[in-house]
Amino acid sequence: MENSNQSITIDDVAKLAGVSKATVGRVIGNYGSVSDKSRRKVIEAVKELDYVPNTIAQGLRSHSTKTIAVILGSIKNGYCNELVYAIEKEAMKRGYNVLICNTHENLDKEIQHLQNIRSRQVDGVILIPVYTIGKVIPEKYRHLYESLNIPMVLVDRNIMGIEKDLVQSKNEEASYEATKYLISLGHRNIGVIGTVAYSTVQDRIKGYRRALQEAGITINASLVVDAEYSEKHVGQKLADKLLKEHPELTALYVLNNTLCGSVLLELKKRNLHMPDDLSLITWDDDELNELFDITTIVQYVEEIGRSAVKRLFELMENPQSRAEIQRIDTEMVVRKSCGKPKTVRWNSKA
Amino acid sequence: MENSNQSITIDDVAKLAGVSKATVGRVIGNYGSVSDKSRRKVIEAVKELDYVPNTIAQGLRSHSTKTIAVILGSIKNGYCNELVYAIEKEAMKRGYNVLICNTHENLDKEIQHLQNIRSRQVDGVILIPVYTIGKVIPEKYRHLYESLNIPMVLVDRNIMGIEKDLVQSKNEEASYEATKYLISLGHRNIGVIGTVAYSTVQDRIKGYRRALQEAGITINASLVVDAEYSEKHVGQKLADKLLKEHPELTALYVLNNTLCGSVLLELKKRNLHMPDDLSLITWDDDELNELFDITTIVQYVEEIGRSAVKRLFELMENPQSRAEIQRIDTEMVVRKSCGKPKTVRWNSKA
DNA sequence: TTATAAGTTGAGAACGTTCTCAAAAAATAG
DNA sequence: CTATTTTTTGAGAACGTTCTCAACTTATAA
Repeated sequence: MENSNQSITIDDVAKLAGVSKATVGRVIGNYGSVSDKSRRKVIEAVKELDYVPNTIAQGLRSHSTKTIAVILGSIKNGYCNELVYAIEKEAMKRGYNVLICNTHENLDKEIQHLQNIRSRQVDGVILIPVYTIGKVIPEKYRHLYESLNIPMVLVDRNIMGIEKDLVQSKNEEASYEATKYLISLGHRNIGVIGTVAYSTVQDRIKGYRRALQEAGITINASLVVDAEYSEKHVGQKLADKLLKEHPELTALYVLNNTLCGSVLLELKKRNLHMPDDLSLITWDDDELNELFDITTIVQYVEEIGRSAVKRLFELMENPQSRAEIQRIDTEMVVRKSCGKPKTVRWNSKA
Repeated sequence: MENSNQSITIDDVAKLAGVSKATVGRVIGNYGSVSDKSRRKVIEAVKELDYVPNTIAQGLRSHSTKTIAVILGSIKNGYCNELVYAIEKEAMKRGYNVLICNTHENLDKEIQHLQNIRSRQVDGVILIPVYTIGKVIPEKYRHLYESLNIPMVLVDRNIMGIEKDLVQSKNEEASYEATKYLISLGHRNIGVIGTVAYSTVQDRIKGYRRALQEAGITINASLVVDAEYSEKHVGQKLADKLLKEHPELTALYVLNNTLCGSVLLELKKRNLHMPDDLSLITWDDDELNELFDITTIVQYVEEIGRSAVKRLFELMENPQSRAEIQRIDTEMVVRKSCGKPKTVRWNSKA
């Protein structure tokens, strides 16, 4: 451990050990056969010089950078950072590092990141695509997704019309169960707030509809309102709108976790209490939900992350493997935000 | 845009364009002089083949990987992910990518990451060190920090006894002001909860003490309790302890944001309301604080991130530059969690 | 002893860039 | 026209690895 100068190369080690760099390579790469004497000398020299192999050079030669990239909307999002946490942990275990790329939910940024990742020779990508249901994929982008010769696993959201591996929660099923739970408590008029453009939210709405249908409740499309992703305080605004226009509502079902706090703000303003005045269910668990005793559908984000990495490594081993979709269980944590619907119109001012 | 095969090299482009790879290099690297004719042919060929330069090869040759690493406790932490968000944004602007490394607040992991980063030839590091005040740095680690020939900027926490650049909030000052605010409302007995081991928290305690001293209030050391980082629900436990042992308390000052939710749980349990029963101030803004109307010292995390990146790039340009400390302003957002102290002993059961 | 097999070793090519250097081509001056 | 300067160009070395291949050493068999 003489010196940590980063420009110590395999040649320096070879020289000090009195062997060829091929032999040094064999020792540090642990392949081929090396005599005990040589091995000892090499190990000695490595320690003496504090040699660390240059990953860049290794990458150039071996076509593997030991790096995976995670492309997502924003690391500030709770779901995303839990996911990245899990991914990094899992990747580290396998000796891989994680590059982080925020798209800011902007398609051009996503494309830009993908291009960049290609030139960086990243070994694999985990992507939460910005792609929204309504939009048709521009032809030039479709080409990019399909021609990109990098193993790729989508998480959470799907890109319509493109065959890629995907790991996500059982959105439809969980939503179906949650709605059924509300119905079983006696609710007939359940307002829904969510960012409709995402495939995930679409699935959740499907489950909601299925439960209503099964219970013979007429579906009122105006009870489902769309929250523009980027809008500030959109949850509060939409809660207000729903409660104003639909005094018959007895329950609120919030499909994105990011919206929930903002919705609570509106309930607070109207002095509505759960579960007496209104029942509430939301997605994803966080401290806020715990503090407010909100019944929540929790996603096993850690497991999603782990599965995505696992699948990605399979893909890296066998790039020809057929795309498959993995749906991870969810769990409904029942707290105290749901009760029987109020029979009296509480929302008399509307 | 014929083919996105990733193994298209500069030689392929040169061949198609009918020039040497040196000329191609000149065109894409935008240096030297190239005739208009050659330039046109090269650009044509690049487009035709959908050529992207191999960053790995560039890195090997030019000794710059266009990558910076961020090493921190956990990306799940609110402060950390805001910081990473800002860093990534700023780095992207300059054509750099960000590698993310969680230490799980474990020193060995931190060391491991630093080693790894060295072998990866990362251009610079932003580090929130796990180092805690009390511990003496083991000699072998000290050596590593000092000999690591990579530009490095510390954020938030300092490593005692090691001279490195540092960007952090004005912790002492902000804490002084916040305490003064509580005192001005009439509080004399202010309980403090924080993870004492971090230099950041130490500074905040210093500010708290200074304000008390200045107001001529005797400092009672037992009012400051230490929250072990890793312990679950430690905030609640300590709030309970403080309130039980010190019925004279009229205000609580929470030094880590991560503890606040847990503390609120205890207040809820005891049915204590802010500001009537108890005043509360905490650090860092999030939705929870907004919802509970908690007066908060907010850090300009985005600015901290930006400053850190800026400084890192200065260091990358001029590695000999002397280490300096940058302290970023904070802002106290006054909400409704603080009021005049209750004169009657509310905590009668203790 | 020699023939053969097994184990060990080093020279050097390859990965895909950047960049130096000297030569060739073009432009300008006389 | 030639001489000189300026612009443009390509050959090839270098970056630090991995890995092939042939040669060498040692062990085993006959």
